[in-house]
Order: sequence, then C-alpha cells, then structure tokens
Amino acid sequence: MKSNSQAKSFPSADHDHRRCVETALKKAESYCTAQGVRLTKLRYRVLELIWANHRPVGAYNLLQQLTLEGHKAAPPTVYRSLEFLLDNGLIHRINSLNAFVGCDHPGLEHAAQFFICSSCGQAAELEDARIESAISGHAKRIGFNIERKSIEISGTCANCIASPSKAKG
Amino acid sequence: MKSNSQAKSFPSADHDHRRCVETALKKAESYCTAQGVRLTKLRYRVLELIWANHRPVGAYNLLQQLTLEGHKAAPPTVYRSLEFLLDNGLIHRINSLNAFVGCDHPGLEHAAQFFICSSCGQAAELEDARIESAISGHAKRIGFNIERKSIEISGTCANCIASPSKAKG
DNA sequence: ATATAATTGTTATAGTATAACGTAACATAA
DNA sequence: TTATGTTACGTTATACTATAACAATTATAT
Repeated sequence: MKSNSQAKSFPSADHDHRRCVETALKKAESYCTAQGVRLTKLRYRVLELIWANHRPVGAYNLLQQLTLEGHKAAPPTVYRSLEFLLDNGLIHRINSLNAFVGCDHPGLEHAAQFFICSSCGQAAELEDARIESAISGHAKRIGFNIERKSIEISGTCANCIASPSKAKG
Repeated sequence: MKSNSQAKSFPSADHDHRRCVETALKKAESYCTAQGVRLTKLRYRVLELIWANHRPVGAYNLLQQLTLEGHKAAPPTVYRSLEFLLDNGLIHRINSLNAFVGCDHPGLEHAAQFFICSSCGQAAELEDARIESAISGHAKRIGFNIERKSIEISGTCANCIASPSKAKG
C-alpha cells in the first residue's frame, strides 16, 4: 500500500520516494520560474541530493557527494547553494542537527515544525495549527514580535516503534 | 518597580539581576547536593558566567572569560562543564545560536520553550501549557515518542519594541 | 557582440566541538 | 593514614561547521 501523503507524518519505509523527489523538483522549478530566480544546475543538483531521502543531510556530506561526482567543489560551493535554497523556501535547516531537509511546499507561508526520528533519521515537517496558534498566542500575550521559528521535536517515530529497523526513504 | 517574576516573560532592563544570579546559584547548589553530584569550583564559575545576564553565551566566549581570569583553560574545559550543567538541567542549549543560557528551575520537568530577542539578545524561557499540549497532542496522534524538544522563537521582545536600546541584564 | 550582473571557483580562515590520554583531586575503605 | 578506585581536570591534537575575500566564468539584456 504505497501512499504519498506524508506531509503530516512520517513516510513509510515502502513509500514511492521517486514521486516525492519528482514532485519536489517540479515544484521547485516552477516556483523559481515564477519568482524569476535561477535554479541553476548546481542548485538543482544540491536540492536533488537533499531529496535523496527524508533525512536531514549535512553540508559536508553534500560536498562529499558532489566531489565523488567529479564536481570540483569547496565548502562555499555547497553553502551558497544551500543559502539560495533556504532563501527560496525549497529546504529547511534543522538547527539541532546542523543539517538540511527538503521542503515540498516552497513559497507557502508555513510554520516549519519538525518531528525528527533519532532511530531512522527521518524528519517529518508539519504545520499543526494548534501548535502554531499556541505559539503566536503566547507571543501576543507577552508583546513579542515573531520573526523566525525553530521547532524541532526529537524522538522515535511510529514506524520505528513498530519495527525498529525498516528505516529507509 | 523592580520585579523578579521574569520566568514567563522578558526581564525588564532595570530588574534586580543580582537576585536572579543569587537564586539560580543557590538552587543549583542545593540541587546538586540533593542529587549527589559535584558542582565543582570550575562548574560553579561557568554557571555563574552564564548567569551574568539573560543572554545565551557561546562556549568560546566563556573560554575567553576563564582565560582572562587566569584560568589555563582549553575548549574541553568549558565543554565538559557545559555538559555537566546541561545534564543536570542547570542550563539549556540554544541550538539556533550555538549558545547556552541559565535555567532557574533545575530538575523540574519542563518544556523548555524559548523566546529570543534579536535586538537585546535576551532569551526568555517559558512553559506554556498550550504549546506543550499542542505538541504532545500531535505526537500522540502520529504515534511519535518524544525524547527532546527544541522550541526557539526569535524576534523582538516587548521591551525592545517599546524602547529599542534599553537592553541590559 | 559587448557590457553588466549573477554565479561559481579558489584560497584562506573563523567558529564550534570532541577524541584521546595523562595528571591531579577527591572519596572511601582497609 | 595510606592505599585504592573514581571522578574531574589539563593538554594536545583534530574533526566538524561555516564564512570572508577575491578571481574567473557564465548568463542576460542591451
């Protein structure tokens, strides 16, 4: 039973990940076209590498992959691509891991909340309205003007609780 | 009007910070005694330095201060103290800043939520039951077992919105 | 085609964190 | 008190993460 509605929870081990990638890259392309910004070959490739699975990936890991592909890359190469992708909402940064994960709804205002499984390494992005309103409600109460939110919940996902090693995509 | 009930919001510029420090250090001492762990001179001093104000402080900043005091310190010196303080709930790590801030209620189970002002640099720790239950509620819904939470909201605090430069303690 | 701006290459370095091993301080029991 | 084990700290080296600064290249619009 392959389902691809993993936006609100963790992707199962057997989900059709090619569809995740395909969808994400297509959305990225049309988003960039619409915005008049350039999703260059390098940026596209970095985004693609990040989408290899649902696990946040570090900058130096990406760098290593680019190098293996024959690309003569240095840290700024990948950090610049990451900056572009972040600026355009195509990826998110996971502060608690110093790592980056793909976002499949670029541009849309959303409250990037992450549940991160320390067993399979996967991160699920969600936008729970209750969490969001609880936070903005508190901010309003103390007169705080919110600019950025970093909400990262670590633990064990349902898949891993059920079968502690089937982790994949 | 000096008030010291800043647990739920940002401390005002004129609050009596000595009381914050005094209280925090006393609690730390009795907590460590009760737990049978050793709050050594070094660890105590690091905690004290962290409590210099309500701003998260970086490890290398602490290291520099220790050095200036004549302590022959190297990175592991401070990182080990930080680890002890973290393990015992005497400080929290702010992932988005790679920095550490004092916690005035060690031991108590609490949901470390932080509002961080990018203008005055201060961080207010809180424990909003609504935020907490919104998160644990979502976790329950998706069958996620929470281990650690990192909730960091950046923006501008009420004090700074009112008077953009009075920042202090 | 050429000028301009945007992107990438390249070198160097800053900032954050830990591994590994030796030494010193402390706690406890014989 | 001294031996003994344990915990904490000192010290050196190194790994990991990120950015500054400037040169070369590529894309885009005139």
